[in-house]
Formats: sequence, C-alpha cells, structure tokens
Amino acid sequence: MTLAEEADAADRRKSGGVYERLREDIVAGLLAPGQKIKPKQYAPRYAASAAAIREALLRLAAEGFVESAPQRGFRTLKPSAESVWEIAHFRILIESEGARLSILNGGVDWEANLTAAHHRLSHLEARMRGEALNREQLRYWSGCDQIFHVALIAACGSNRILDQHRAIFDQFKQHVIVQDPLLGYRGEDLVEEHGAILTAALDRDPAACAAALRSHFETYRRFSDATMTW
Amino acid sequence: MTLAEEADAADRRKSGGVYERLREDIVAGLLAPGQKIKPKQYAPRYAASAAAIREALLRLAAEGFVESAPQRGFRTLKPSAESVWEIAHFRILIESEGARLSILNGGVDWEANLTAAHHRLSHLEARMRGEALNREQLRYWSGCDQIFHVALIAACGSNRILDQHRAIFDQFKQHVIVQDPLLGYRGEDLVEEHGAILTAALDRDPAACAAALRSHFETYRRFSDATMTW
DNA sequence: ATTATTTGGAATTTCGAAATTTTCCCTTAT
DNA sequence: ATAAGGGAAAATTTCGAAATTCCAAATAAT
Repeated sequence: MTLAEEADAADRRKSGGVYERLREDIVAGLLAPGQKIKPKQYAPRYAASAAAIREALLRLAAEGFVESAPQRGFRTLKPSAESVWEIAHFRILIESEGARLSILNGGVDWEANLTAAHHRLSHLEARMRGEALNREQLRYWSGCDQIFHVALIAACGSNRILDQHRAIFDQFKQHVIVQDPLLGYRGEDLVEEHGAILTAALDRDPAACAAALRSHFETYRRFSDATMTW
Repeated sequence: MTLAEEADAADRRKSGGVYERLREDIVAGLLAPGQKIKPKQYAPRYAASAAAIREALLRLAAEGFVESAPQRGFRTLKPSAESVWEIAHFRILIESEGARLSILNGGVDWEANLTAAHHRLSHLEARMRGEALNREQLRYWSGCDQIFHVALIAACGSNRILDQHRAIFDQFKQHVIVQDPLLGYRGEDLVEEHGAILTAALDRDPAACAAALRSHFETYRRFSDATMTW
C-alpha cells in the first residue's frame, strides 16, 4: 500500500462508518448491478475487516439495497422492469402521503424551505434545458432534486415516513437515476413538473399534489421504457 | 426426504433460526418494552453464540423492531403515544394501497381466500363477543386477524408492499395488540368492522375500503387512549 | 452422449477472545 | 452536601481463524 493510499484509508476510517460509505457507493452505482460482494475482497477498499463489511451488508440487505441468501453471500440488486415499477410505485405512495401530511401540518417555515429548494432546482433545470447530461452533472442535479422532494415531505410529522422516504428515494436512484439510460435525458419536462408539484403544495391541495407526482414519475417511466432493454 | 436431508433441516432449524425466534419473541412481547438485550446474556436461551444473536439484532434493528445506538447496544422499543400513532398511520397507508391494488388486480381466487379468512375470523369473533380475553385467546385471535388482513392485500402484485405490510403489521402487534391494555377488550365492534372491510373489497370500492380500515383503527385508538397511561 | 457422484478449492458463517468504549462507584475538593 | 474527577468493571464492537457449506470441475455410471 502506498503512502497516499494509507492516508486515504486512515482518512476514511476517521470520517465515517463502513455502512455509510458502502451505502453511498451502492446508491451511486459504483458497484455494478447484480455484482457479488465478497466481504474479504472489499475489506482493503474500506480499510476494515471482513466482519465489519459483512455487518454493513446485513443492514443494507434488511433495507433492500442488496440481496442476501443464506450461505450464498450478498449481491447488489439487478434492476428489472418489475423492480423499477415497484420502487417507483412505492415512492409515489410514500411521497404523496408525506406531502399530504405536510400540507396539513406545515407552516410558513415549511413553505419557505420548499420554495427555496424549488428555486435552486428550477434554476439549474432551466440551465440544463436541451443539453445532454454527463455523469457528473447528473449527480449534481440528482442531489438538488432530492433536496426538493425531501423538503416537500419535511413537515409530515412522522419519522417513519421520513425514514422510509429516504430509503425508497435512494433505491430509486440506485435503480433508475444513476443507470446509463438517464444520461441522455435532456430534462425537457422537469421544470414544468416540479413547478406543478410546488404549486399544488402551496395551494394546499393534496390531490393535485399526488397527481403531479404521478405524472412526474410517468416521465421517468416513459423514458426508461424507451431506452432500457432490461 | 433422506436421513441426511432430515438432519440437515433439523440442524438449520436450530442454528439458522435465531433471527426468526428472536423476532417472534419480541413481537409476542416476551421481552419487556425498553428492555436491554445483551447478546452474551441471551446466547444460552437461543443456543447460539453472542455473535449470532448480535447478527439477528442488527437485522431486527434495520427493520424497526429494536433500536440500536452505536457503542450502546440494543433494546426493545418502548411504545409511546407518538410511536403507536405513527405505526397505525403507516399500516393504514400500506394496507389501503394493498387493498386498492388487490381490488384492481385480484380475481376470483383472491375473493375466495378473503371470504374464507373472513368467515373463520367472524365466527371466532362472534363467539368472543362479550367475553374478556386472556393472553392465549388474544394470541389466537390475533393470528386469525392477521390472516384476514394479509388476504386483503394478497393480490396487490407488489412484493414490496407485502413485505412492508408484514413488518408494519408485526410492529403493530408488538406495540398495541400484545400489550396488556387490549387484554380486557371485548371486541364489540370487530365483527361489524371486518364485515365492512370485506364488503367494500368485494364491491371493488377502494375508497370505501380505505374508510373502513381507518374506522377499524379508530377503534384501537379509542381503546388505547382510554386504557393506556403511556 | 447424458446424467449422476465424487472431490478439491473457494466462500460464507460461526466462534472465542482482544481492544475499545461506556458505565458506575468511590474518592476528593469546593 | 454537592459536584467533579479518576479508575475499575462491564459491555459493545472488532478481529483473525476455524468450521461448515457451497460451487464446479472431473470422474464414474447409465
């Protein structure tokens, strides 16, 4: 191990747990779909023992980011038409309910945060318009998108819904956003769709908000169906 | 089945089932709420090493049955007014959506299974009427109740919804059904409520089904508020 | 030629103990 | 008497290796 690698490893050991880093790498698509994850093999990469990797993988399996069969180890999930549909469907369910509750409970602070997140996002999306995204830009846009969608449900008052949303949102990223197909997407409809969601939320209209979310996902579905071969 | 296979299965039941047995015991309320679970202490009870217990607890923590803080071990969750409300709310959300999808996708087989489960349940509930339940009877009724509610969403077509429902249903049991307060419940309204859910499902009316589920839970809430001190 | 069995190697899981962190109690000082 | 500090005991987490299980290639049998 070189000096640079040693410093890097020490830095990572200090910065955070194996679980968080492994989770990020899986969500970001650094590990190919369906790829097997052998704890001992990945131990040096995360500067931890095989047992520590295994422990992180157990948690990730329970949350649905990797699959695990007894005596058969772990592997990342391979996206399929069914799994993507199930994930999108579940995210709509959670996010619509979170938005509905936020509309009920949210105050001015919620509206302000949501508006701010939307402002940053729509500014970015307007600049993006018509340009094909590379991987780096896609990651940045994805972060802004997530901040907006989290802000939408932030005032729901249920920790369970917030936790579930974080899990399902990241699985959505893992399965559709980060995969190649969206790299070519030019985001023509995004500004209008996010605007519709914001308007419905500020109008305190849960049904309109849910409808806006459904059509938002319809865009993903159309694009995925057109480009993915599965 | 050969002798070797039989021995193998028996062996697995014993050693590999730590997670399942621990889960059952927690859901059944055998471990007091808020109680600390020290792996080494429970190792003899489950005929496994401390590491095996710890592994099971990690999975259960990720699923929401126990809480775990770094360097601070595991403990069962203590029900509170907020946690019970969040769990009930989330279960209504999942179960209503599962019922809605089953109404869309379900065929005669779904209707038949649901009707059968309801028949057994209502027969039991009619006999229960007016009699205070002891712990054993409560456990039996709870099993029939679960079979009915699972049958309701069985045709939803989404493994994710089925898995989430199993998790949230068992947490509901852990937090409200198994706790003492419901021991005195005489189930006056149960027959009518389960009947309303069945009727709405067979009428293929998702909105009525969701409404019936909400009022079903309203009964739990009223009874819990009246008897629990938190 | 195809299917079944054996066998060697690799991977997963389990285990007991070491290393680290927390908790609790006792001492000391204000 | 209360609060702060120190230190021992207990508990949690980590680790490396042993034991078990799976996979696949090679051999044997139909």
